[in-house]
Amino acid sequence: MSLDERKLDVLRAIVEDYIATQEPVGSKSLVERHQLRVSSATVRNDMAVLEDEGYIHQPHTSAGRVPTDKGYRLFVDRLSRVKPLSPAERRAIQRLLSGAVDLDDIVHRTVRLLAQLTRQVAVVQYPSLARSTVRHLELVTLAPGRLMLVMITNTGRVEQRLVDMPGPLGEDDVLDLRAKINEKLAGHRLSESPLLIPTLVDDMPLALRPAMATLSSVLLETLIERQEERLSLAGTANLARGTALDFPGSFRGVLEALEEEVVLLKLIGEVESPTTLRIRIGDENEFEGLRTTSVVSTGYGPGSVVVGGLGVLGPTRMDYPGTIAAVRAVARYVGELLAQN
Amino acid sequence: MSLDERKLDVLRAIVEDYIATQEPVGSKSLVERHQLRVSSATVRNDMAVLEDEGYIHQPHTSAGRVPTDKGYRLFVDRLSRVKPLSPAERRAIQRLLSGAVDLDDIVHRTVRLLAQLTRQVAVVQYPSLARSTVRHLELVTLAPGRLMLVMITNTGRVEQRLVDMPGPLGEDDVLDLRAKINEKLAGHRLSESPLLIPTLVDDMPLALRPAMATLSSVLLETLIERQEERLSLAGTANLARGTALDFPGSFRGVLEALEEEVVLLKLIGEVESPTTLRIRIGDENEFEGLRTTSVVSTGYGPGSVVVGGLGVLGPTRMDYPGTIAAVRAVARYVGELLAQN
DNA sequence: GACTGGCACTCGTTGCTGTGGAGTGCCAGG
DNA sequence: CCTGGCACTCCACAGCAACGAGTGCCAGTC
Repeated sequence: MSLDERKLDVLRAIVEDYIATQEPVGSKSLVERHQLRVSSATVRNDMAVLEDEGYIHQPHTSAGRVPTDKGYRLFVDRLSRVKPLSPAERRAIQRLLSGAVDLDDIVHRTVRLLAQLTRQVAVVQYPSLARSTVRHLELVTLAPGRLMLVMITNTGRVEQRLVDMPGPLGEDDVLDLRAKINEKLAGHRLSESPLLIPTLVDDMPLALRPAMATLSSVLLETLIERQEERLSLAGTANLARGTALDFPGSFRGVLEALEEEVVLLKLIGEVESPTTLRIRIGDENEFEGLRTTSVVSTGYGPGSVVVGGLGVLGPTRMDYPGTIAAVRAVARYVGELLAQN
Repeated sequence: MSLDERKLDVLRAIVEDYIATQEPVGSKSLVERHQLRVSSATVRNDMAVLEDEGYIHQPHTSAGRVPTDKGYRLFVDRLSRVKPLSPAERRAIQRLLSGAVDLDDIVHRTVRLLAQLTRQVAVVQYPSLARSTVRHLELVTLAPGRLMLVMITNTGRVEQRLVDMPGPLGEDDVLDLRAKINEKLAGHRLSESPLLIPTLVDDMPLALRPAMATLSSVLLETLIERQEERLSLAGTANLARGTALDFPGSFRGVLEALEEEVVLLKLIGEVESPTTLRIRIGDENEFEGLRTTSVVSTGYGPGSVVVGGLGVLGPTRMDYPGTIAAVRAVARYVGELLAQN
């Protein structure tokens, strides 16, 4: 059963009004505020149909209507009008991000910016290790038989690791090892490394094999397999604006979810291309505690590669068009910024 | 005017009961629960005095009494009985922390542990750069004329920085620079470095002076002056337990304060010795948004040196003895852990 | 002088009731 | 298919009474 044009208009109006006022919206005030060219009685009939179809819901008899998750979904997919950012906002984005001095700073600024623009909770994933390429690997002798392995990626991320070697190594040995590792790995994606690393030991002089074996296993274990993905959060305080109304009882659950990095990474991290935007509304969220929230997320990265995700989380009754615009814009600017480095 | 022994007992009982029940406590229930060997009428008289002195407060006539900030202060200073951790808790601390693999992991585990033990918000400052000593400095050539400067501290912290050099450098030049820097700085506290760094350029061969000058200024600027202190947070969800009762209206303010790293650093970071414990109750907090909370913090570090702070934040009506014990114990274990490395 | 039992009083909490109004569903007529 | 009209529902709100926890104070006792 398809809804005719006017019913969609009514749904759109309901969503827009509800988002603006946070109060159930009735047929009378609807016709007043929007130029639906019909009477309230007609609208009432339409609303009855919309309710049958599950797009809106009545908290109780003789109350106005509230959009359901399904209603928001339809709104987002087909009804919402694009709401471009104001020039002032664009300038603010550009100004703020262009001042960043290093990767930490970029992520930090981005997440705060996003929280401020959307007035919601913002999440930004650090450029993922797996998707980055190795720029350089360095070995630093801390003590005889004790090295520090430092890896620098093309996204500016630096990871380091202490390594206890099987025996003491001379200065030249360390240089040899370093040269070899760089030769094989530099320029390659970390996700390809598991295939490359085992070959490191192959044509080493016999004396250095045990050392290289140790390094290989450390590389494999800690830098690759333990793909610790970091992320940054901001704007939690924004949750506490409409509290009681927005998160029926489960406000705490939302905060708990925000502390589980794993959950957030799932929300933000699983994106394929930087142009696709993913929206999860209410029940569509797998995680229990987030059933009363919506998440708008996208990938970002230099050019068309995705190196990480970012997004925004808020009550289901959030301003979707505005949020979508903000997330898109910020992701694009961050991508450009990374491309410049 | 000094309070006699029994009045202090009454105050202690009021604080303990209020912390347990979160409800204003009356004279009747007081004499029932605690073995005060007097009648409720006597207790009432005592309470009237305590109220005059500002230690307790009546929400409204004919309601029970609630401790004031001043009351909590007296309780903490003179009345609270030490409440040692259970052996199970001690074991949990030891087990959890001993599994840590690197500095990030230590901090992460610590903050979660603290949040769990106290059921409050926990904050842990990363070992501060200024208070650490330099273990090693490394220079990595990324491209001709472009270096990465990596600094490793005795607390396991690693900082890195991209440096654009005035001109291209040979392999040997880089080694010379590195040797020189390490010779002068390794083993010294970062806080002493501002005095040492200017001398770096002194007895360098003329050809390398511009390079060393560049490095010096970068070292000074970014590693020393921009003392970016990082910290880690956990247990925010614990705030949402008693919400409405605990933070009259200002729940949001608390969340906002928690996002301001500067504020948190002030709370946690200003500690002198690892043995002193600092408690700020309600109004004693400088920061506006935290006037309804209490903060228990202490320093930690290997041996008797302080390299960072950690602490717990919660409503003023928190379990002080328990929280104090937990904060002390965790700080001590972390200190031992750092000393081992 | 310090403590106690007793008593009158205060005032928030709880539950009940009634009214107003926003909003609905439905029907008959254009 | 739309509209005006009407009866109905039910929440929100205010007023009211009963209740009870808790107080302050006073007179009496050790």
